[in-house]
Amino acid sequence: MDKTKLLKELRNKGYKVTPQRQEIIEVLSEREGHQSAEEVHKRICSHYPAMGLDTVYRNLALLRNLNIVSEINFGGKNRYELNRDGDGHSHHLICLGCGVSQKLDFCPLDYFDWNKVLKKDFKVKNHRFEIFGYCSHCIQIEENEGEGEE
Amino acid sequence: MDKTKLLKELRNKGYKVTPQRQEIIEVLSEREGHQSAEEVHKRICSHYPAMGLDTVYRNLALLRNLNIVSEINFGGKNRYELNRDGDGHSHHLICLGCGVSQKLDFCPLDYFDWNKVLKKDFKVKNHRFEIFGYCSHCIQIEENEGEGEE
DNA sequence: CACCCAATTAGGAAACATTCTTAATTACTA
DNA sequence: TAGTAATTAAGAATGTTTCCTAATTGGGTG
Repeated sequence: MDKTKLLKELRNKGYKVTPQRQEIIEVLSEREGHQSAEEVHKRICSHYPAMGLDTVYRNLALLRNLNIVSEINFGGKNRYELNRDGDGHSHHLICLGCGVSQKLDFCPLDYFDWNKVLKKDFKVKNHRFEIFGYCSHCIQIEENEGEGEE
Repeated sequence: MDKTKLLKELRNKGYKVTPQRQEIIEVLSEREGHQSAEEVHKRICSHYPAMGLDTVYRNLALLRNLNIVSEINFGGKNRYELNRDGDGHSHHLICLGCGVSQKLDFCPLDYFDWNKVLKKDFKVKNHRFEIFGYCSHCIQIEENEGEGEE
């Protein structure tokens, strides 16, 4: 979905098309993977210093609710990505080193035996599936660090 | 795995068996589902008011690193659960209303085509799979709230 | 049993991401 | 072009988690 279309969709739904929103959508569409609110804010500020961090959060939440971006949480913060395909639903392979993510062509729910769940009268709202690890660039760094945890 | 065994394991690995650690393990073993650090702290404080919240966090992190408890994140906070089975690896069906979780007898990785991933030279460290929704008790509450988000 | 010392603790301060509050500004409609 | 509700910036506030420091304590050793 391209930027112009998204802005039109916003206007149709009664939301104002502000320069801030345009900037956020622009920055999201420039990159493939996930970006944190802080990253989005920083990148916009480099040429639009008046941008407020709160505005970034507020609009990312709006776009998430409109199913225009998807949000995932790792490393203690939320990250956002434009839904480029239709259903706004995807899973990722994520590098713990550099944070780069790669879309997976796989959804566990396609293989899940729903009879076991539906029997329990559970109303499914959403799900999460992510694989974490280290990409080829970050493997060496990780090996040097070793098991430096508690 | 029972409590006495866990305490013995801690001692064998060179960690001290403090009353605080015993309390934390006790509280975790009393309930099936996930508990937040704050919940654990509150429950301990009810009969052991000197317990520090920081101590709860510190020890939950220790137990997580020792693979004795597993940590999942939802609703903006981490929650912890004792690993009662062997490998310390499980997935859950989680109610967004009451937070009660139910273990799933399913792991997506068993159905995942690893050739696609390994080809990319990616070192897998861990993964996440959870299904969120509303349990039979919370469905009605959720329906009354409607789509009150934006 | 008494001693010792590294591990552990409580408490408060700090860090961190995120949300709220408020008054001012602005996009869109008529 | 004016009116108005939505949106904004800025900083304050919130909530979770971690860090710091001095005091305490578990458990091995003599």
